[in-house]
Amino acid sequence: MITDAEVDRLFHALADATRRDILRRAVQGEFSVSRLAEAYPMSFAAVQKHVAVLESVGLVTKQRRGRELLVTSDRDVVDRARRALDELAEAWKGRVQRMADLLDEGH
Amino acid sequence: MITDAEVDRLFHALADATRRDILRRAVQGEFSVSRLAEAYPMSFAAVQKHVAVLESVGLVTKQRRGRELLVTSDRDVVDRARRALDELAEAWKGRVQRMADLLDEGH
DNA sequence: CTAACGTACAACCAAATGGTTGTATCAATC
DNA sequence: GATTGATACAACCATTTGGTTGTACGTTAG
Repeated sequence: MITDAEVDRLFHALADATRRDILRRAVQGEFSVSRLAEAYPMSFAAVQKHVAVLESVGLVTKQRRGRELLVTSDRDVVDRARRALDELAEAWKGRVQRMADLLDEGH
Repeated sequence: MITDAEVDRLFHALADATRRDILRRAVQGEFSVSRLAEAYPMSFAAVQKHVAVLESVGLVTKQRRGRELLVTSDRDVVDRARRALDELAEAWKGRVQRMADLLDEGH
């Protein structure tokens, strides 16, 4: 069973655009942390922390190759997750629309 | 189009067990904020803030009835979202399992 | 009209978040 | 074995978060 605290941490991990982008890249291939760090306008340590958050909830794993640590993610699993999230986004968009409609009715 | 910032806020809204519980109740029926507040071991103002977070991302709306404000949510939309999230949870659980396996292999 | 209920909102606080820089470690290369 | 590249980790800082209490505002019931 997944505990509430775990769901908290999962959603929290996904509630950051940089982390979602790292996850996207990790699904498409294997990148060292320093390679990933080049892609974002922040320090290496900051990216390292983001990777750690993703790793702590199991969305990403690290594997040693030479002196690099490759960040990777299971394509099947995350693809399913991505599709689920797309659905969520769609549902949410609909909700916002209904809200806007309600606000208009007020006038 | 949904912006990154909006997705950030959506996930953040869902990354709290109390807020998810409020959302669940709001899907099942209409509850005034004070009625909701009775259900949690925290102050009325704290629950008020949680509702405000859900409202700000459109997961919940408020409607006046008498002197109460009823918190409600669109059942269809949130049902779809819930199903999407269940899928995500399943996918995530699988991911964690694979991680555990990898850790075991290490020994 | 006034008392009581439901809500809003501000001020405040402790803890967590997201970022920084600096130092240490560890593996490969020369 | 010394140097270099990749990573880890700690200390620090500003901001946000989740909680508190207190006060003010609407709305309804007597």
